[in-house]
Formats: sequence, structure tokens, C-alpha cells
Amino acid sequence: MPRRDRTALSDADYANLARFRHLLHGFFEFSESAARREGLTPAQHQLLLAVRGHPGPGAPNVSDIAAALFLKHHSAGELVARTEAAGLVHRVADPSDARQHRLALTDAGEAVLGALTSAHRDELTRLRTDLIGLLADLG
Amino acid sequence: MPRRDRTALSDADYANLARFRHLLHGFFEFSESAARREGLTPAQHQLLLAVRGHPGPGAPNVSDIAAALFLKHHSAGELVARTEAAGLVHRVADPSDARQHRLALTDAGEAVLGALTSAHRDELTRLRTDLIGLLADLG
DNA sequence: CACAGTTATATCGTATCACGACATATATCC
DNA sequence: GGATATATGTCGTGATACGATATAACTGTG
Repeated sequence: MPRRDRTALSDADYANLARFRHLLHGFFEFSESAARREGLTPAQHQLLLAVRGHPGPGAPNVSDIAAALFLKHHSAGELVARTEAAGLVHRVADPSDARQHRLALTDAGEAVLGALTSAHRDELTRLRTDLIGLLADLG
Repeated sequence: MPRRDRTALSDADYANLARFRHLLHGFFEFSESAARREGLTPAQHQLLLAVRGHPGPGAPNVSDIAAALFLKHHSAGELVARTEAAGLVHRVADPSDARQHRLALTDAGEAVLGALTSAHRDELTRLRTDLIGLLADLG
């Protein structure tokens, strides 16, 4: 059992966990403001990334996206609809299953995601050392 | 300049960033469900942690919490009011500045935060290796 | 020592977004 | 081919952070 004694929490344990959360929260604030600067909602940005970074062999469908973004199926569908209306993704009917829609980025979606992904990679490079240090203190 | 060429993004870069976000998102899902199991909203949990883990010399006030949680001052005040109503924190008037309220955990808040913090430490121990591996791929 | 500016917090109405409940269409399996 | 499962869509609701605004208290300055 890797779990340590519950009574063993020190002030430093709380402070380290608080700092870890604060650091991650700061990263997400960065991410959200970067997305909004590009005219996207944060959720739309995450959708684009989930579509582009989908690990499977083919293009993801709405259910894949729901799983990737921890959403209910119909919430994922709503997000896809909003993002499609913004011209960033499009749905193509799956030829082998008429219930499903395969998702792909539009050229506009591809462009904006590229810019955002570069910015995020840079930001993570800046944060990496602190993050690893905190993880070492926490584990 | 640490920034790499914007055109240098590969499929793997997108996939790695997507996996990184998915891993962190999963951690937050774990955190939120743990908080709700204890009868707290996720925001209330973060408030407790920010109070308990506050780095400064004294107890934090509402503005400190706003900064720690990336909230506007009045949103932090609303969160404190809700959490105080739940009996998890209390406000004590600062004797040297009647505008401020210093925040402290109640015994109930202390107990629930302790349980949650232990659980989070364990979860982070589980995730640490994957997280560090992904950070290495991303930077 | 008034008063201008700043700081700390509170009130209220609004907007966003994911959700539950429900509905529909298609596929699959005895 | 009828029952069941899967994929997605519609609609109303609730939670909560926010902007705009307000109030109170502190601080420095002349």
C-alpha cells in the first residue's frame, strides 16, 4: 500500500498541494486567455486539440470527444455544434454508420490551433522545472 | 529565444499536448468527485486548501484568496460566504483593519480537508510518473 | 483634521455552459 | 424482424463567476 498515514499531513504538505494547484490553475488561466485572444472559448480550444490530437486510427466522433473531454455525450454534441457554427470544425457523416459523425478541423481551425499549440508548448517549457519540483515534493 | 519555429508542430506534438491536458483533466475530475463525496463543491475544497496552505505569515483575507484562486475579489467573497454557511470556514475581523476579515478553517473544515488532501497526495503519487514523462515529451 | 484617493468587501442582475430528462434514428443480435 | 443497444439531438434548469455598482474604512497630504 503506497498510502501514507492519514495523520501525517504537515503544513508543508498543504502548502505544496496548494502551490501545485495554483501553478496548474495559472497554466489554465494562460490557456483560456490565449484561446479568447484568438476568438475561441476555452472549451472550443480543447475540442480542437482533442480532434487534432486524437490517438485512434481514424477521425474521432462525438462520443470519442465526450470521453476525451470528460463530457456527457450530449454536452459534447452541443460543443461541437457551437464550434462548427464558428467555422472551426466540421462533421462528416460516417459512411459505414449513419448514426455517427466524424470530426475534422477546418482550415481556420487548423490555423488557430497551431498558433495556440505553439504558445502552449512555450508556456509549458517555462513551467516545467517548477512543476517537476513540486511533483517531487508531493509524491 | 526558446520558442521553436511555429511550423515545427508534428502530429505527436498535438497528441502529447492532448494527452497532457487529458491527464490533468482526469486529476481534476478525481478531485471534484472526491470533494463532492465529502459534501463540498469543488470550489469550496479549493478555498479550504488555499486557506490552509496559505504561504504568508498570518491568516489570509478575502483578497489573498482571490489572488490564490484567480478570482475577482467579490467572487471570492461570495465563495467564502457560501463556505461559511456550510460551516467549513469562519471569518474573524482583523483587529488592526476593520475592513478585512481573516479566514480560518473550522474543525469540520480541517477534518474534511485533511481527508481530501491525503486522497489527493495518493492520487498524485499514482500520476506522477506519467506526468513527468509527458512533460519531458512536451518541453 | 478634512478630504481625496485607495483598499476591502458586499449586492444584484446577467451570461455561460454542462447537465438531466427526454426524444429520435440507426445498428446489432438472437 | 422485434428487442435492445448505440449515437446523437432538443430543451429547460441550475450553479457560479462576472461586471457594474455600492459602502465602508484606511492612508496620506496639505
